[in-house]
Amino acid sequence: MDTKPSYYITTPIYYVNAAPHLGTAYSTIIADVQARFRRSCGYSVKFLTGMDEHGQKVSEAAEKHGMTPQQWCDSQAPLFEALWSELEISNDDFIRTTEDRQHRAVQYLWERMEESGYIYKGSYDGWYCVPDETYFTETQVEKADEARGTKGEHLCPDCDRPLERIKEESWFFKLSAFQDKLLALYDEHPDFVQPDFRMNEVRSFVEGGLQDLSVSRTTFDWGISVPIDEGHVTYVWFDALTNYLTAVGYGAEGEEAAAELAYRWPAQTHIVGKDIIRFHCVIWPAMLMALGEALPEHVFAHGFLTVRNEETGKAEKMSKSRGNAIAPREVIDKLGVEGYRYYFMTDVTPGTDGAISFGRMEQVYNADLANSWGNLISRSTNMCIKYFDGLTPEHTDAGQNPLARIAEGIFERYHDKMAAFAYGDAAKEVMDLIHAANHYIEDSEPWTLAKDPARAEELANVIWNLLEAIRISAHLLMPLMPSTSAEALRRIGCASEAGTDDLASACAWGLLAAGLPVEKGDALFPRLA
RNA sequence: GGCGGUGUAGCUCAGCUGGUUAGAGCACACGGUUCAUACCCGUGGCGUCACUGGUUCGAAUCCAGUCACCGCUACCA
Repeated sequence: MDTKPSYYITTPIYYVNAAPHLGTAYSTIIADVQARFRRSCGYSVKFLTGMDEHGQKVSEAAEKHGMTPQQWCDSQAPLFEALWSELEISNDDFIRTTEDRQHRAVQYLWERMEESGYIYKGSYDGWYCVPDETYFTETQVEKADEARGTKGEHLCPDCDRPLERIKEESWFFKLSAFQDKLLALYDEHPDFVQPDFRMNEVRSFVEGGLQDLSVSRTTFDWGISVPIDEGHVTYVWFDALTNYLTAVGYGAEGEEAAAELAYRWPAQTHIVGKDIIRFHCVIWPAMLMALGEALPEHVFAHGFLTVRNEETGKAEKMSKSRGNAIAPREVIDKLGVEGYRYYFMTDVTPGTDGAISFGRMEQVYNADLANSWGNLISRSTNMCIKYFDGLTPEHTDAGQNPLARIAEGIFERYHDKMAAFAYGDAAKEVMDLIHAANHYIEDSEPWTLAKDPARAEELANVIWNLLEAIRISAHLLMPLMPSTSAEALRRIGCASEAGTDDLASACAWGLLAAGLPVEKGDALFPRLA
């Protein structure tokens, strides 16, 4: 097995019925940047994403399209995989809950749960929303009807559709037994939930008391059958959340699977949206406690993307009905994939809702990528070609220059911010170096030095320092913008450095060799009009 | 209703335990420069630091209240 430390990171599994949108892409890119960053820091990374494909709504959608549920899922999954591939998502695995490995793992989990004594058979009596697959209590329904002015009609509090009165036999998970243990977990691991302000919400929810959880259904059959009770199908909790274990060998036979599970579990980070915090910070750890499995180290919850109305200046929720929804395609068309990644990862404050707009995207792209980073590469490579026949010059100033001083310790500063998911702050460290390099050109006036043969050595130092600053910047920007960063390295003759697993060393000032071929190439980030 | 949070330049935000003329980036205006993707560099304006009152020699920074917005949660008559 790998001798490197493991870093296991996951995204939520996305629901097959909803097309991939800006929000799912946002979650996935956050995870991808962290995965790439960790690989470059010497971790053996397992980066998992996938699809949630069970449930009644899926079978209904399938029927509507004249397909079997499996055919429907098979037709949708490629949409996600294609977008992830286009967005340069470097996932190591793509799990689908309809796969055999998931069936095995979930059934294995049921058996372990039965042994644990934390499940029991009971019955659920209440109002049921078929499309939402959700039960509501009598008071919830009455309340909602009253508020809506539909008294006596019994409509779903969430979706307003008619409810059915159902008494159903169901298996329950004794979530209520874990209140104290969960609170202890939060006390001992205050960074279990990130950002920290989300911890308060989770804690207060748990302090308010926990209800046992219905974990099986008999009202539909598109799901994983419950091995200890034929006729029951696994409901979402025991199915979807389990995927994180499945993908690292849980429930699989053989030594290899056991070794992988031991190596990979527990996960370091689950990336989730703020809407599913509770599932990951309450239900999931409780399930793992019941099973006697280790708990994930961190759950990082991001906010939702909202749209800045450029007329009113107000942030609005994205919705199809409002007509303000932005599709990933539109952003790719405008900024390109790398601009897309850079914008969302650096301009949206992590954890909170972030208002986006095309106007803002254009500003960030032009300021940071076209004018600063792209133009620095352009002018530096151009001068190297002009003054040194396109070969990296020798340098003799041994780090006695402003760029070397800023580069001092840059990796450490950047590392801490990246590890904390503060990608914008990390990028700012790099932008500081880039801005300094642009300043440095003004201050040292290479075009003047070039006119005086006696100052050739000085000129060589200037150009070398610029190329070295570019080399280091490219390394640090790699997790955010993998392909343009690799291209930047290639243009300064350092193509072989891309994909390092020792970023700290690669970012040390002074490594750029002399005599490497330098190329100018087309604008890496063409300015947007 | 309860708990928590936020409110600082046009925009995104820094300003820890109170102390010189309130900061950064972007945007904007003007000037300079040319190696460069009409880019870069320099300069500048702009803010009643949500409102009111209080503590203090001194508050954006502490206290009380008010207003607005947000999150979680609960739900009576």
